[in-house]
Amino acid sequence: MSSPTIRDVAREAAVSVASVSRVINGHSNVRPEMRAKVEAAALALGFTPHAGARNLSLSRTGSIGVVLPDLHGEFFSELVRGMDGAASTREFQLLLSNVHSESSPAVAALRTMRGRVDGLVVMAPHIDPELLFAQLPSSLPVLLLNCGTDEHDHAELRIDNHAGAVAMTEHLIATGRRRIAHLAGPQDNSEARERRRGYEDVMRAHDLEPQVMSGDFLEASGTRAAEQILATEQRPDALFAANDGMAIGALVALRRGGLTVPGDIAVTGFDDIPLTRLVSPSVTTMSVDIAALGARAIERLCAIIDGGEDQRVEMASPRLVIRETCSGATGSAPSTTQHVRNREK
Amino acid sequence: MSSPTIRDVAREAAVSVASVSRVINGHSNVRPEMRAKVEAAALALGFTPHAGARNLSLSRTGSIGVVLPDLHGEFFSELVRGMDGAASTREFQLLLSNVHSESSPAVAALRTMRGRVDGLVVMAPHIDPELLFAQLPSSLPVLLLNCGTDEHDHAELRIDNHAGAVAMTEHLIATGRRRIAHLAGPQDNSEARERRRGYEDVMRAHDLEPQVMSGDFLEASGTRAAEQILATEQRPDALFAANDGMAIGALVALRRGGLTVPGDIAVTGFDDIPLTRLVSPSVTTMSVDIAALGARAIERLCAIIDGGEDQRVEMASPRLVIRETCSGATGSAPSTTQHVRNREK
DNA sequence: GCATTTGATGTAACCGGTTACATGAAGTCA
DNA sequence: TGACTTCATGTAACCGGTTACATCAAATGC
Repeated sequence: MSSPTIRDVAREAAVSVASVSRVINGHSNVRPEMRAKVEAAALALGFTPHAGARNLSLSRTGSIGVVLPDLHGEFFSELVRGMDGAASTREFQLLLSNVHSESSPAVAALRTMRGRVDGLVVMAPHIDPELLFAQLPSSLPVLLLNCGTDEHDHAELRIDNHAGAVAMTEHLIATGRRRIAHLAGPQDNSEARERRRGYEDVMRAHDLEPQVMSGDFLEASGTRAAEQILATEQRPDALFAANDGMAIGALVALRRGGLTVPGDIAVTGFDDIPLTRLVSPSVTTMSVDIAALGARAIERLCAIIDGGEDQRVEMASPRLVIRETCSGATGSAPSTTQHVRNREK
Repeated sequence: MSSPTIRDVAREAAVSVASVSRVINGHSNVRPEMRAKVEAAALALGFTPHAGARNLSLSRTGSIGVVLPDLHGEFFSELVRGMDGAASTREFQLLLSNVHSESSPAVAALRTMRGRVDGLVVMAPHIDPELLFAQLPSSLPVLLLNCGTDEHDHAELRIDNHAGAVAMTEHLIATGRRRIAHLAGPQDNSEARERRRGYEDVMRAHDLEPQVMSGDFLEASGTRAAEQILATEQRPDALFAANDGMAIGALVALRRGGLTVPGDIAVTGFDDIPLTRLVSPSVTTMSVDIAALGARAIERLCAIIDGGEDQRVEMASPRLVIRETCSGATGSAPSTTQHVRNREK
């Protein structure tokens, strides 16, 4: 029925549990005949060490908790892929934990992580950091991924959203756009706020008037923004959406409404999701190497777990990827995207 | 330094550890003043129960191991999303474990799962089932997701790949296609083999000659297949790719090569990843509700963990979703996709 | 040949919880 | 008032490993 324990193996081999443990863990100070006896017994009983028990006595679990908001699609899979790669190199496994809402029970669930993981990567741009830290067992190493805190004493890895938005806005201005609108993300999302701030800073620096439209990071809000734009007489000549999903939603709707992109209006996004290169025209965006970001998060967390003190905030700079939705100078390489255009209705 | 234990709390509150345990776990047989005393002490010390220790004594971990091959993109994220939803409803967490290769160390890593998880969902279409079972601790509940075993005594959940491929091939024939090529997945992948077998069975039944091209499930191999097709004089009039990624790769490359889809050639896929409806023309495919599949896997595994014996093989039938890449009769509902067409070069 | 070192093996405590059972105080009933 | 029940609380064993330390036999030094 239940699995044999180390004591069963010891009895079978007529030796002590300590010897069994030594053989199982490959210690050197065991005589060959002892090793053979124990291995035979273990094989005969089909013994597999109980990881939980081992964790308890070693006080090391070999797993890392990954706390993520509700993520979808490629962003999620790339992030996890990067993390998993870095973790398995270091013989760690990932324990996934979605924090759907800001509700207390969800955040309280973080407390159950003590003794279950050796460290935590927390990505929670939608959760109040104070609330978060209050719940975290203080002795647990934590690496924050992209949270919007500025005052904190935790290690942090952040996408430089402000710098990215600055680069994008500067690019649009450099290529002759002036009436640049920004389709912002949710207001309670710190990343969205940073992107908006970058945009506004550049606009003001150039004495241009910021024009912010509100969105929620979903494609549908891009569509709504486009409809709004189509209804305006003094149209913007560029729309910088706070993420690619909204940019694509807007792109499709603007063209359906009869505008040409980038002729009448440039459309740009943020994140560089794979879809940006598959739609037509392909979307200019800020690229973040998501897998590398995830890997780096694990890497730093492991360093902290191993005792290296590391309280720095590290920034990952996104890179401008120029594609077809803005009329700027062509990027280094010609686009490999299919060319299609709106069907006249 | 290290976190306080239940004994520290007991000492602080001047009560026994049993009482602390009862209060922490909300047992009813404690007097209010006891409860208050213990809660005050726990709060004062910042006590968080050690999950590992609790798991050991309860012999229940509250986590489920998810063993996956190298998955990419939407398939992975949808699957995990479905699993996570079902798991968190039942208060389980997911422990991710990628099995990259068939190498023994990778499979041996499964043994470390004993005592770390309460059950395992194993998706390993590329691994010899014999090898797999030999490594699995026998007392651990396991649910196989889409493995190619036919003889087994484990619970299993499988996509009916053969039936799906049959339906797709029949559909292409019914809409007038005759020179139907199949772009197969990796040969060591049992799902890929089933799909190919379904295709071949139908072709033979209709006295048509099967034409199988080899691929590896990645978008790039779709591109390669398209180049091959473009170079042939007697071109196929339909390409049925074994998954959507390859179908999209082929679609883009075929059109770049000057063919019209579905005019010159129909292109169909398998899986119904979200991207299929976003590209233009949208891709006809076999739809598997991936998130629902993941959720169902967890659901069944939990039933097994809870003691319900369940050794059945359950099949999930994919559904034909007709979109724009094949000229068949329009599907039941009109497509909601943007309408675009190839730009004449 | 006897004292001392060396090294394999065994005993038992420990990791941090849970809980069966023992204990003893308070409440019930005759 | 004494016997019996009820119920909160404490003691200690247990989950299944690891490992410090004790033990003892063999090898070494003189």
